[in-house]
Amino acid sequence: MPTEPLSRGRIVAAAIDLIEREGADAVSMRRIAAELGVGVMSLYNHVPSKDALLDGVAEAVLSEIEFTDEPGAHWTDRVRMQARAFRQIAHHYPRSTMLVVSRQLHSTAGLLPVERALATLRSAGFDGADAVRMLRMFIAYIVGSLLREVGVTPSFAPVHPRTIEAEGVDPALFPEVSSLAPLLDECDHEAEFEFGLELLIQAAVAHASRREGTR
Amino acid sequence: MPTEPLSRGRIVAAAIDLIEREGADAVSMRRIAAELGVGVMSLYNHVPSKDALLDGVAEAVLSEIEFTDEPGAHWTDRVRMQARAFRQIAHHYPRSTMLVVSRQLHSTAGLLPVERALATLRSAGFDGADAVRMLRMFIAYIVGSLLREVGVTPSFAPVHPRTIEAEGVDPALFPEVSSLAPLLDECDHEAEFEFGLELLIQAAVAHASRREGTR
DNA sequence: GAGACTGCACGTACGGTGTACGTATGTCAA
DNA sequence: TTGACATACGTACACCGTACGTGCAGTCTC
Repeated sequence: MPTEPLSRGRIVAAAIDLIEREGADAVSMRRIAAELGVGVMSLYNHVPSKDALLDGVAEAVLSEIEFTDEPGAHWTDRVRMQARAFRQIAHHYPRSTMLVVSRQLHSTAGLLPVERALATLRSAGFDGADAVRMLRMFIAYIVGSLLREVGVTPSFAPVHPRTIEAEGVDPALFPEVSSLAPLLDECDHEAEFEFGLELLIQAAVAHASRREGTR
Repeated sequence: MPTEPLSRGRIVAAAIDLIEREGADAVSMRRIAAELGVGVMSLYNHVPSKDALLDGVAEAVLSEIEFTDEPGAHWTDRVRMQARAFRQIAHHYPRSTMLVVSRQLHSTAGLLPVERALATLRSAGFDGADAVRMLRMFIAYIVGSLLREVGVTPSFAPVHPRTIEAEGVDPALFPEVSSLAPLLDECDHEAEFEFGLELLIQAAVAHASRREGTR
C-alpha cells in the first residue's frame, strides 16, 4: 500500500489536528512527523521551517471562514454576519485561533475578508479613510473577543476558568469586584460578543448619520 | 564587592529588559542567568519555573500602569483616561505587551484596573450586568488594538510593516483593498485607537440613555 | 565555642527542541 | 543505460527547561 505522499497540505492538517487535540505546546516537528508516520526531516521537503508551518496553519484556519455574503441585505446585517463568521473560528479551532491572532501573517490569506468588509463599509457610505478606521475598530474588537474566549489554555488546563474572583478577594479593597464576582466568573461568550457587536454597529450607524449631517 | 543578592524582582526585571531588547524568542533561563552573571539553576531558588517567571513579567508590566483617576470628572472622561492608561504599556513595553495579552494571568495584579473600571461604570448608572458587559467590550477593544500595535515582532523584524498591500494585489480581485492600499499601509496607532475609543464611548452613552428611557 | 540546620549558588545530566548536512532510493528523460 | 532530480531518511549540533546533588555561608541552639 503506497502511503499517500507527504505534502504541505497533509502536514498543515496534521499540525492543526495536533494543536486542537493537545494544545499549541505539543507541536514540534518530531511530534508531527510521528503523527504522520514519517521521518522528521522529510517535513522539510515541503515546509521551509517550523515558523512557516505555523504561518500555514494560520492561513488554513483563516481560509476556512465561511463568508455567506448577501449583497442585498442592509449593510448593518452584512457587517453582523461577517463579524460572526470571523468569530466562528473560535468554535471550530479554539486552540489554533491563538496562533491566528498572535502572528501577523504576511500572506494574502486574510485579504478576502478585508476586501469584503471594505466593500460593505463603502456601500454604507463611508469614505475610504472612515471605512479603514471602521474596519480596524471592528477587527480590534473581534480579535480581543477571540482572545478572551480562547484564553491560552496552555495544554490541559482543567477548563475550569478559575473562580478567583469569588474567593480570594478582599471586599474592602475591591468592593465592586467582589460584589460582582458571580457576573465576572461566568461568561457567555456568545452573548458577550453579540452585546459588544451590537453596540459597535450602532456606534457605526451614529457615525455614519453624523457624517451625513455635516455633508 | 558583594554583588546584590539574586531576587525574584531582579530576575523579572532582567527578563523584561531582555524581552524589550531582543524579543520574546530570546528569553531563556540560560540567557537571563548570563545577563545577571549567575548560574542557570540559581534562578530556580527564586522562581519556580519559566512559566511562573513570565507570569511575573506580565504582572510587573501590568502593575506599572499609571491610573490617575479623577473621581470628580465625568464618567466618559474617566473611561477615556483609563483606556489610555492601559494603552500606554504598548509604548513603554511594546514586546512584553504580547506576553500580557497572550497569557491570562491568574494573579490579582489585574484586579485593580478592573475595580476602578467597574466603579466608574457603576457611577455612570449601569447596573452590575451592564457594567461587566461594558467592561468586557472595552477590554476586548483595547486588547485587540494593542495586538495590532505591537504585532508580534518575532525578533528583529525590520520594523517596516510590509507594504504587501501596495504591490502584490490584483486590483481586479481586490478592488477595494488595492484602491485603499495607501490607507491600509500606514497606521497612526494613536489616532486609530482614539477613533475607536470615541465611538465606543458614544455607544456606551447611547446605551446608558436608552436604559434610562426604558426605566 | 561546637554542632546542626538552613538557604542559596552552582555544576552536571537528561530528555526534548529546530534544523543543517549527507545519504539512499525511487522515478522520469535522454 | 545513464544520468538528473525529487523525495525520504538518519545523524549531529547547539540550545532548551529543569531534576538532582554538592558545597559554602550564615544563623540558631546547646
